[in-house]
Amino acid sequence: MALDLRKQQVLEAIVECHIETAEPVSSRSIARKYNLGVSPATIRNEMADLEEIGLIRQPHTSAGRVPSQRGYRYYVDKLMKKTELTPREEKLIRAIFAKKVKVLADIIQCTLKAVTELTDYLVFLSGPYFENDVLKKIKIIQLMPGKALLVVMAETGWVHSKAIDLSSDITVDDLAYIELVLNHYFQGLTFKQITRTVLKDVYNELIKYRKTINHILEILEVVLQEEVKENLYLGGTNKILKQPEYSDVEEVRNLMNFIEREENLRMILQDADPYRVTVKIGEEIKSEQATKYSAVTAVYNAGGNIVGTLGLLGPMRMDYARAMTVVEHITRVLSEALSGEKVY
Amino acid sequence: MALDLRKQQVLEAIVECHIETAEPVSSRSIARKYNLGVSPATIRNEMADLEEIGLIRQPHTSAGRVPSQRGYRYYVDKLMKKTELTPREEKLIRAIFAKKVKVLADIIQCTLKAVTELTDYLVFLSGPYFENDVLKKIKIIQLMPGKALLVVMAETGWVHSKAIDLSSDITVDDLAYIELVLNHYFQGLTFKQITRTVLKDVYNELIKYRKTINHILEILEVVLQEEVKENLYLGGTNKILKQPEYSDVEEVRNLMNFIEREENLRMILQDADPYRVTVKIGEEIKSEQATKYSAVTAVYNAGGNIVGTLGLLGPMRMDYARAMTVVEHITRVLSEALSGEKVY
DNA sequence: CTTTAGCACTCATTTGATAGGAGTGCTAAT
DNA sequence: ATTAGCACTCCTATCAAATGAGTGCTAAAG
Repeated sequence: MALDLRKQQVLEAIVECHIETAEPVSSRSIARKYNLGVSPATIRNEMADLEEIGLIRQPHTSAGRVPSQRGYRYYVDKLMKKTELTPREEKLIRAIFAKKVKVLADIIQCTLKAVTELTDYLVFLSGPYFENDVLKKIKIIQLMPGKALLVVMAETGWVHSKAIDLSSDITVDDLAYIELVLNHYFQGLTFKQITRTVLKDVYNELIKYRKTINHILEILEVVLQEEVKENLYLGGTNKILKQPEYSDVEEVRNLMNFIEREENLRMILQDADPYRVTVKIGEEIKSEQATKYSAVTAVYNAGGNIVGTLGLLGPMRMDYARAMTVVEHITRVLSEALSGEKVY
Repeated sequence: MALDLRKQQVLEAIVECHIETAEPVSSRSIARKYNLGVSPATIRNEMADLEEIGLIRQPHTSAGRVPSQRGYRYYVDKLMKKTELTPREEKLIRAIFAKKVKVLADIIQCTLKAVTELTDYLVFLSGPYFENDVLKKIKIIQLMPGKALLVVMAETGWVHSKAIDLSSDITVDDLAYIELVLNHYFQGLTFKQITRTVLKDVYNELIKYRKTINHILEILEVVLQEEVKENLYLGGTNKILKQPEYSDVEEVRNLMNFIEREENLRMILQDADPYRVTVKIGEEIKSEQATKYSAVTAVYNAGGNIVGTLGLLGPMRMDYARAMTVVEHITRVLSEALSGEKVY
């Protein structure tokens, strides 16, 4: 589908104008705004051609043109120019991320905040998960009679700990033994493997500590799950209402319904390209409910490993250039925040 | 403001009918639905009286009546009958809370879920906070050279721990000494006191560990803050759209704007009565933006201490009986979940 | 004195017709 | 190949009239 230069210019004009105004774009307005050196009539002819190829469509006979899904795709792939953040905006991002002490939850909040400041789309991200992290060592440290601390140390340096209650007849020696067995079984495995290889193997080995081990394994599972679980965070629900497409409540409801089901968002995040910003337009999001939406996603990493994905969701009439820039920039900052200094 | 019985019946009818239909209530519809044994004309007379007292109003001349803020207040205080959850609903709640392993974050999620299942209002709660918890003991446990675990134990039995990185020239003895000093300073104080009494006192005492102590205090602060911080959680944003008042996007925007500012919600939660379910109607929520909303709140506790508040926010035409029942029930279940078994 | 039937009156809402206007497609001229 | 011109389409805004729900008032009945 090679378009001649002028058709490209017209398509670009239509897409950009429509992104800006949310209204169908007329031949006259293009002639006025963009200096193509031709009259509206000529543009109309080009438009008729573009419509025939299926890159734009007419909401009704006497209306201007609107890009079709394929039109947006063509625009994103071939015509769109990269934008940059303004220095002001970069500063804003730095300010948001410039918290002194870094707790994971805070970083995620910062991310949501930063993106909602920069765009009027829905933001969502799958929280860092470390299912491929390798378990280095488990420690069970008694704090006082009947109370101990379960410590899980990963190769990456992450340390997780949780308190456990013990029946008071468990001795320090018992704990040492349990620790030994747990390490014997789990050391060197990834978190994913541990949760999958039935924890019951260990259970049998330590059958004489029945009650205690039950409890410990339970806690261990919680700790591991916390690492492995790909949490989903969402923000910008109020910002999205600024988009004119959502001045109709029915549309708002649709959207809310869509994002309410976590699996929808997970699916969008799932097949993000690890090497570049991914754009999904309309039906490219494989969901019947999402045919009117577009999503822009990119992965972020911690210490070189991909640990999660950040996404924007908005109407198909999304400012793709802007969205891509923001997503790219924020995932980079986020990766830095997660990798550079230690995050607790 | 003593109303005779029939006026009360009429007011009750108007409120309940309006809560149900969201429409102005006419004299005829009351005569039809409620068997007051009088004609619409009589009811009209009563209505005129009620309007004069300011308990109901007329949106326009040829419309039915709508309860005023004071009308709702009268209804809630004097007329409303308590409702009960159905066995089905109770079962639903139990099912939602019946997770085996209890992580705090999960419990909060369950709470939000349960309430959104049971009502179509906004739910929000201030997360458990323990600023009055007393610090029992601090432990610093070395995990490996350059890495240690900071453990904070509270009188209530809650244990918090975080990993800390140390410069590798710190010995176990150093850590023991630091631990000693920290305990000396902080033992027996509430978390709130600790964060307020300048941590710098300790800093001076331990000046020779300068770098290390800096870091440890930083982490300690994070741990304490996590305890003290009254996190705010919000849910039901999509459910609220079911309310007919929000079929106008402008209304939705208003509402979103209101809930976007955390302090608004915090303020509502703040002055919840610790002994009973609190109802705030319209302007009783001291916010110009919230004159059309009502809120129902109740506190919940953990181990006998009040640790947070749960709230519902909806249009003034809220089903108060229902909302109060749900809030009361859920805070009870939540308190049980937080108190009964250990929560990790 | 209270209740109520009856009726006039009000006013939001719906309906339908009309005018206006934006935008296109086509044709013929450049 | 381009474009001016014009007919045509169809959305949208506007206005008047019709509709109807609901009230307030009055006068009669209980």
